[in-house]
Amino acid sequence: MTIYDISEKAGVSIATVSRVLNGSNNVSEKTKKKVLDVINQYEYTPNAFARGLGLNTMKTIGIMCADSSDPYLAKAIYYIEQKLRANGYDSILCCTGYDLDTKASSMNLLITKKVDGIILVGSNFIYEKEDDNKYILDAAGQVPVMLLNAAMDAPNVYSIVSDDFTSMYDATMEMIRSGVEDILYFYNSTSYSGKKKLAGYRAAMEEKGLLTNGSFLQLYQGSHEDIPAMADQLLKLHAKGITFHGVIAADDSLALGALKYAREMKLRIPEDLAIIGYNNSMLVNCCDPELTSIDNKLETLCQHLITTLMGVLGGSEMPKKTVFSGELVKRGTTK
Amino acid sequence: MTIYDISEKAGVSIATVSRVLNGSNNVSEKTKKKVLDVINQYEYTPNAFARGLGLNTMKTIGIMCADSSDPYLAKAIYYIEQKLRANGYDSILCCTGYDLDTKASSMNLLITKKVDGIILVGSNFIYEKEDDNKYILDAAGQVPVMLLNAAMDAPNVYSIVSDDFTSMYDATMEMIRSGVEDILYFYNSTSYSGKKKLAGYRAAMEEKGLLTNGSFLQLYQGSHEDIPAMADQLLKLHAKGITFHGVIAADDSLALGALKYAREMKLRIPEDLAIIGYNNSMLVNCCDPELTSIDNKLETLCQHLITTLMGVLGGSEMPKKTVFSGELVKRGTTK
DNA sequence: ATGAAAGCGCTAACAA
DNA sequence: TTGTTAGCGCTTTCAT
Repeated sequence: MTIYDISEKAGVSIATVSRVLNGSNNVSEKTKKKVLDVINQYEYTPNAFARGLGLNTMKTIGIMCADSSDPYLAKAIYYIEQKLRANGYDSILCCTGYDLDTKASSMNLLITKKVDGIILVGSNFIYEKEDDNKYILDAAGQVPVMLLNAAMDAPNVYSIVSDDFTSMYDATMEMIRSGVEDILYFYNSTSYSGKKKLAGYRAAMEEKGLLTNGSFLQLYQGSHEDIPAMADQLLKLHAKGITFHGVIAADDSLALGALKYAREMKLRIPEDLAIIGYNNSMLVNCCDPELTSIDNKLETLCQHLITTLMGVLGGSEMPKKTVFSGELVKRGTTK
Repeated sequence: MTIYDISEKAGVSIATVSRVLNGSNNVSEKTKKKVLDVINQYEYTPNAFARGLGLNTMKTIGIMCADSSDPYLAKAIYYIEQKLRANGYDSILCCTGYDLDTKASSMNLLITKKVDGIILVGSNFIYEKEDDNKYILDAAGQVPVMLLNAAMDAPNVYSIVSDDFTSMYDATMEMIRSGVEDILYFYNSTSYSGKKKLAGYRAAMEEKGLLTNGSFLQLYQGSHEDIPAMADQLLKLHAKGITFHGVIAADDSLALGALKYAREMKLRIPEDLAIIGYNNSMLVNCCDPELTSIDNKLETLCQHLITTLMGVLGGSEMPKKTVFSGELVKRGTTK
């Protein structure tokens, strides 16, 4: 069923059918009704390719994320996808993994598919070396690129970030204030936001003159699902004679690792070990006691991202970078 | 940059360029190289719409899932998306929510976008009333529809399921054998697979003559993230004087709810309360003790789903329904 | 208010 | 091996 068939059955030209389809008001009510009737009768829907060919847009946004099974990223995708749909856009999802080459080729693929914009979910898309970010610049040459939880200053690139530095700084300060001074920083990523978080911790510790021991920075490099491995890493640290009474984790799952460590060491929480996580994800009340965690307002970030993207696509001038503040949600793992 | 530009610059016809693009072997090495050089020089990529218009396919599969932030579904999407890409297909993701109307309209949207196939992730897409499943039949009239963890006997619909009945039956039997007879069944879904699980529990309990008390079936209807609410429900049950020493949960998060209940009641696990979850998700080692859970082999299911889909798209005859067995993974919450 | 016709960029059947 | 050409289904000027 094509526009020709409809035009024939309705006794009008294809142009008129097209006008009806696109809500032009230069059609008399009478013919409009006539055409609409035929369209409904035959359940005709226009061919998206043909339309795309002419308009060169398919109202589709490409979403890239390294690993959609990461609960935090999954949640972000969920919000983004919903809000896009509410704005009449579809989304093509690409789970790229953490490899640069794969990311770049996924990006090309999306461009090839003629997406109207690209959203990079998570800070791992921004690299240290400027050269490694070229793939983003290339893409931005074609369509707007939105960064969630990452920032990059380049034309046609828009960044929506949570103020990780301040969140982490405040959380660290709070823990110090509660009387804990030997605080371990447990992290798993050196991405854009990873660095901000770390810097927040450092700044607070330094300010209080507590940043003495290098092994207080613990980088975990295993799977984000492998809680036992995280606990193991802390157990080994303890075995080496390093003691700490607080853990600030860059991610809730790492905090759960710390919690597991505490249980295996028979430590009381929060008296012997205070723990703060990050993301305020569903994991926070999977455990006992429930996890104190930093809420970085994911839904707000996503909402703003989509609003900005819609603005850009609509031709409006939009802010290149937007920063939201996080919030420490206190639960049982801190005093 | 179009195929015409390239043909001109390379001094050949557009047909030749097209042949090079599509890897036809009816092109001499010499001209092939000539064309390829120009293509690379100008970084030309073909217009997907135009190609789609002619071929009427975009090598894209629609994925529908109710809620991509559900860890289990997120994981499934992750596997599916990866395996599709490995087969040269892209995916359009639709998070539909649990409402029938939304599901139906998402379905139409995907059809409109000319996807080559549709994958329904999760059993909540199949309804009790036959009429409510009409939207699936309609879609199957256009493209193959794949069901993950659900089954439906209809032309062009293919089902890949885990044998939930047997898994649940075996798990229940195992718990009974371990000496627990008052086993609560804690569930949150009456979907296709939800019913199978329940039936498995029932069959085992009935066989052992233990199915006496109706309130042993507890349906939880809140958010899958709200562990405290799940615990609450069990606490209320206890307050009503209903006692149980085992919980079999239809989902790992429900099992965590039971675990929380046990902690609040100061019950020893597994001595006072044995717990079995379902899905063997990352949640199983978020808690203490770690959760015994049923592994339903999600990756295998997804792999098989894609293999089947590729077969169907390739024109091969494929099995309409495939059943895999689950496996009970014993951890600390059972004897 | 309506229609005729020229693209949009590509594939594939047909000719040479 | 290569080129010519007719679609694919729609949007959008430009006439009328």
